[in-house]
Amino acid sequence: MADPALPVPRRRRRGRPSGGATDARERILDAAVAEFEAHGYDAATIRSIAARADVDPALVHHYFGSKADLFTAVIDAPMQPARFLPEILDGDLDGAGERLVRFLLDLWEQPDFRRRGIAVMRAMMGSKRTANILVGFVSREILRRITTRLGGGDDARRRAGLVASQIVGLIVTRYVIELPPIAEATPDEVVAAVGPTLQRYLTGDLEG
Amino acid sequence: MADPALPVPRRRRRGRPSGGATDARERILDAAVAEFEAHGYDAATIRSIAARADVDPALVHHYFGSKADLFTAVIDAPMQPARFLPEILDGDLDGAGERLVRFLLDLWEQPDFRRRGIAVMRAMMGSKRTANILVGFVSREILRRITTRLGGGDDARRRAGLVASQIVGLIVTRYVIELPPIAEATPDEVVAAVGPTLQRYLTGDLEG
DNA sequence: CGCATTATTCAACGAGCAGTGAATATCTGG
DNA sequence: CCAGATATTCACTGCTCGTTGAATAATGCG
Repeated sequence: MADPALPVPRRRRRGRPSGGATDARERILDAAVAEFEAHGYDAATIRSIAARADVDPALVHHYFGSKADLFTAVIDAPMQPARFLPEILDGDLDGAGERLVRFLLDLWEQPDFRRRGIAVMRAMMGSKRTANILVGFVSREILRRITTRLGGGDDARRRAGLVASQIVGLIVTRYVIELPPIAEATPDEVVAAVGPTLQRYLTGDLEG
Repeated sequence: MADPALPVPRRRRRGRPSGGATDARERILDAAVAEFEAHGYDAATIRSIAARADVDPALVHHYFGSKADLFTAVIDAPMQPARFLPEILDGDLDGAGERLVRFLLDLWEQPDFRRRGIAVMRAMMGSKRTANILVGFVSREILRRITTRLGGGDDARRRAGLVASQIVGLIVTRYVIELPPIAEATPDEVVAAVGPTLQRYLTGDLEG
C-alpha cells in the first residue's frame, strides 16, 4: 500500500521550465512539513520530501541547504508564540490557567500550526540529541517566563514545571498520538477540564 | 566527541571463544535498551548496538532475529504492568489518584524499567505508524480498565482520557525529556502535586 | 541582442544500513 | 573421542541516504 500523498513522478525536461510562476519552493516546504509531521526528523528523508513535492531531491538543497536547515525552516513558526506568553499571564493570575489552555488550543487547532508543532514534538521526543536542543529552548523561552510571573524562586519554578507537564501531556495526547477521548473532546470541554488543573499548579495549594 | 559508551572494538578470533560463560546475549540486550532509549527505534542501528556490546552485528541477528524482533524483546517488560492496574483502582476511589501516581513513580524510578519505558515512549511518539500500534495497546489495556472502573459511558471515558493526558505529560517531562523542575522533584513532591489532579479527573467536578 | 542569474534535473559519490550465508572455533553429549 | 550443536566473526549483497557538481533551459536586465 503506497503512500497516497505521493504523486506519480512525472518525467520532466531538464532546466528551467517555461511560464513564470512555479511554486516549487512552497511545495517543498509543504511536503517537508507533512513528512516531518508524519515521520519525525530522522525518518523523514529529503528524497521522500522531494517525491511528495514532485521535484528532484537536489532542488531541495538548492532552496533550503541541508536537511537540518530545512527542518529549522519548518519549525521556525511554532517557536514564535512563546513571545505572546507574557500577555496571557498578565492581568489577574486567577484566570490565567483558563486563559493559557484557551490560548494553546487556539494555536493548535489551526492546521498549519498544528502540523509544524507536531514535527517539533516528534523531534523533541525522538532522541536525546534533538531533545536537548529543544528542551533548552522551552526552558529559556517558556518556563522562565512563567517562573518570573510567579515571582521567581524554587516554588515558582516547580509550579511552572507542573504547568508544563500538563500542557505537554495535553498536546501529546490530543494532537500527536490522538488518544481518542482527548482528541475528540471539544475545545470548551478541554478548557473546562484542564484549566482548573493549570490554575491549581499556578496558584493553588500543592501540599495536598 | 565520540560516544563514551562505545568500547574500542577489540580484534577477535573467529569462532567460538574458549572459557564457557560469555554473556554476549545479555550484553546485546543491554546495549539495545541503551540505544533504543537514547535514539529511538529508527535512529538506533543494529551496528551501533553491536558496537556497544562489542560484538559483531551478525551475532545480534543470530540471537534476536530482525531489528523489529529485538525491539519487541526490549519493550516486552514495560508492557506488563498494565495488568496490575485493577489492584490500584480497587478499593476506595477517593485515594485512587494518589495511589496511581505512586504506583507509576515506583515503576519508573527503577532504572531498568525506565530505560525500556523511554524506548517505548520514543517509539510511540516517533512516527504515525508506530504510534498507532502503541496507542491501540494503551487504549485497550489501560484506558479501558480505568473507564470500566468508573462505570463506563462517555463521562467515564473522558475522565480516563484526562488521567492519561496528565500521566503522559508527567512521564514525558520527568523521564523522557527531563525538564529540570519536574525531573528534579522528589517522588513525594510529585505525588502531592499530581495526585489531586488525577483525583479530580477521576471523581471531581469537571465543569468548572 | 547578449549575458548573468535563476530554476530545474541528472548522474554520481561515499557512507551507512539490515540482513545473509558461510567459515571457523569451541563446547557437549553419547 | 567423535559428531552435532553452539558461539562467533567475516565477507558480501542490495538498498537508501544526504549531498555535490555539472548540465540544461528559461528569464530578466542592460
